[in-house]
Amino acid sequence: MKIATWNVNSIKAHFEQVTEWVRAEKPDVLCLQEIKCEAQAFPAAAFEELGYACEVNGQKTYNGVALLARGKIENVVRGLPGDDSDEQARFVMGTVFGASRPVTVAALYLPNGNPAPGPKYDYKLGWMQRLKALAQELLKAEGPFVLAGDYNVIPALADMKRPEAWVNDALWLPPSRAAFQELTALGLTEAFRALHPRDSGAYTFWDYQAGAWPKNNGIRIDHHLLSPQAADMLVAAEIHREARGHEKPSDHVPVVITLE
DNA sequence: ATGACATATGAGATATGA
Repeated sequence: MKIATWNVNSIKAHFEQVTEWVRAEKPDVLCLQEIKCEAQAFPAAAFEELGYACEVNGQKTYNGVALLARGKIENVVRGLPGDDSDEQARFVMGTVFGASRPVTVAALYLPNGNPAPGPKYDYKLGWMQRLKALAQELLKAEGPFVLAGDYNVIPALADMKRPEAWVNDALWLPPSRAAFQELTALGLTEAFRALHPRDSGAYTFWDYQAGAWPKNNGIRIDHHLLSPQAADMLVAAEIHREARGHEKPSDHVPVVITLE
C-alpha cells in the first residue's frame, strides 16, 4: 500500500502534473496540501475517473488539503480538533482500506510560522500541540495510522543544505524542532529517516528563488509519522525529487511510503 | 541584510509562502 504526500502549491495551477504523476505512480492514498481552492472547486471528478475517492477540506486562496484513496474513505474528520475558532483548512483525516487492515490517514499542512516570534509562530506551536493531543488519542486505539503532510519543520541538520540560512526561521527554531520531537517521543516513527538514516541531502522543498533547485539548496519538511502498528508495516520510503525538474513545478515534491 | 520567484485575487498591488 503506497501512501503519498505532496504539497502541490495550487491544484489548479499544477493539475496536469499531479494527475500525470498519479497515473504513473498509482498511489493507493494521496495526501495533498495547499490545494488553494474551496471544496467545490477541487477537480474531484478527474480523480474519481482515476479511481479515487476524495475528501477535501478546502479554502479559497490559501491552504486547503485533500485526502484521496482508491476505494472508500470512512470516519472523515475535517479540521484539526482542539480549537473551534481555527478557520484555516489544514487537516483532513479518514480511514482507508487498501492494506491488510484499515489504516487511518491524515493529510496535514502545518503552519509555516514565520515571522518568528509573533502571532503566526504562536499559531504554529499551538497547532503542533493540538496535533500531539490528537496523536495521543489515536495511539490509544493501538492501530495503524499515518500522519502525512507538509510539517514545515526541518527535523535535523542533515535535512537542509544551508543551515546558516535557517537559524532564525520558524521551520528550524528550537521550539519547532522540540514540538516535532515530542511527536516522535510518543512512539511515532518518521518514515523516511527511519529507512534512510544517513541519507543527507535528501530534500522535499526547494525555493523558487535564487536558483535553489539547480544548486540543490533544499530542505526536508514533508514527512510521514507512523504509529507503531503502521511502522511495523513499513517497507519503503522514497522522495520523488524528479518532479521538481518539470516546467512550472510545485516547490515541493511527492514523498511516498509503502506499507505491507 | 534584502530580494530574487510563484500563486491567488482581481484588474493593481498586496498577502502569503519557506
